Amino acid sequence: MGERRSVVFQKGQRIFGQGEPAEALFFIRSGCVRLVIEDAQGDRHIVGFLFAGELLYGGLTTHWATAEAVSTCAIASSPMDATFRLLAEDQAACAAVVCASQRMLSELARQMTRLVNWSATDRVVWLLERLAQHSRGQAANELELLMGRKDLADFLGLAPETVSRTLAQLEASGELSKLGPRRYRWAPRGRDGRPAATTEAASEPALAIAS
Amino acid sequence: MGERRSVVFQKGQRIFGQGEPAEALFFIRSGCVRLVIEDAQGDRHIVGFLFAGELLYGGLTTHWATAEAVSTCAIASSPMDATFRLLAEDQAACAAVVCASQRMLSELARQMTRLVNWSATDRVVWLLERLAQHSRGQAANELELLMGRKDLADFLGLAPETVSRTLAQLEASGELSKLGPRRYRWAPRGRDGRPAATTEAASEPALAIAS
DNA sequence: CGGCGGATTGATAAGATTCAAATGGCGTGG
DNA sequence: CCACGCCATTTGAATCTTATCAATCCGCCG
Repeated sequence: MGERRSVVFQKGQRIFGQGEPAEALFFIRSGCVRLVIEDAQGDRHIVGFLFAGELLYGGLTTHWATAEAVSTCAIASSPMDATFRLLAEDQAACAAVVCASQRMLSELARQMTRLVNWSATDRVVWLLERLAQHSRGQAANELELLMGRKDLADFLGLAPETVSRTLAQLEASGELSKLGPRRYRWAPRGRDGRPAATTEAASEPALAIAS
Repeated sequence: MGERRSVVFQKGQRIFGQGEPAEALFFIRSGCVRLVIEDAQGDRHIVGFLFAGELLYGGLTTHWATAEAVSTCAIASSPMDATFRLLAEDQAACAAVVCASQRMLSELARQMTRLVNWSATDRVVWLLERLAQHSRGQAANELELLMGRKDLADFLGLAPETVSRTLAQLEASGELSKLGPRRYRWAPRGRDGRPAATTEAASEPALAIAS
């Protein structure tokens, strides 16, 4: 998909908004983006965080979520009609997209299971595990916490205070240690059961159709 | 999609299992089916309930969930390779499937928001509202609670006792009244905010591609 | 009619939220 | 370069919700 120009978004800026018509697909060159759903009652929920190398969108006709830059990021876009042309021409690509959608669905379902059934500690550990995976390739077991406590809380379905407390607790136990302003070292202590098993097949990006 | 023979499943029977290869798409002629995810730690979560007229599957290559009959139901199936053939031939159908997948994704994301952020009462009311919609056409505001408390609980992310207590509370307030063995009357009392707004555009079946 | 499993009810306790205050980091302006 | 002020984060204490455990009730089926 020929993404041409790349646009830079500053921290906090909106890339697209829930309810707006979807006019393009986006590709994250660098930085971190959050996908936000806001319901009529005003409470915010973050569906996921997306990183460099991942495809970004929230629907093909109308955006069902808002995308905002968590950190400064460079984002390329590819107009939607080109995408539809591609899908119409290339059956293999079309099938690939369908399968990819199913994979996303499956992952989201699993994510829901965790957020609904797990304790605050387990949820936080699960998220750290996930974030640590993204930093693999740089330094093992190191992660960059680009997002604020409120973002973490809205993703995990917890109060910001609870996230803060849980992180403090993990630092106290030595599983987590602060390295720099936003950098941490994550040493997955013998946490059998809950996390660890989480890691299974989650290695692929949320949507890797961008071939 | 030519669904031919229709098979009957008894209450509790498994239609397909998580992790198994997906060999067919299913179409529910009558009854109610639950989509279940079970994770490594053994806790069960119900992703959704599906009813007559809806398409049933959990992935196109491998099932990411288990499907079980909540009540006795008749189910037709259409082999997966036929589906792929159709997708390869008919671009419009393919695009429709892609859009439908996105819609499911969007709905699941919303569902997650509610289950994660809302109180027990709000979750139960939301579910009742949803179930009541399915019974529309028969008698207004009447609903059939085919599933047991444990199923409701596993869908809502609550303990069965909590579901029971919440229902009792709704009966006490007059919003819910028992008509028969599994039949209830649901009178959506002036519940502004939380539910009601929920109903918006959720009228279409989870996957209405079956044309 | 007896028994079995799901559902209800009650009492208790764990967990998370809430409100409020203190702390800290960061950017701004002097 | 330092001081100030703002905002995010942390910490503390009280409260509320929901889970848990245990006992009883009810409906259903043999």
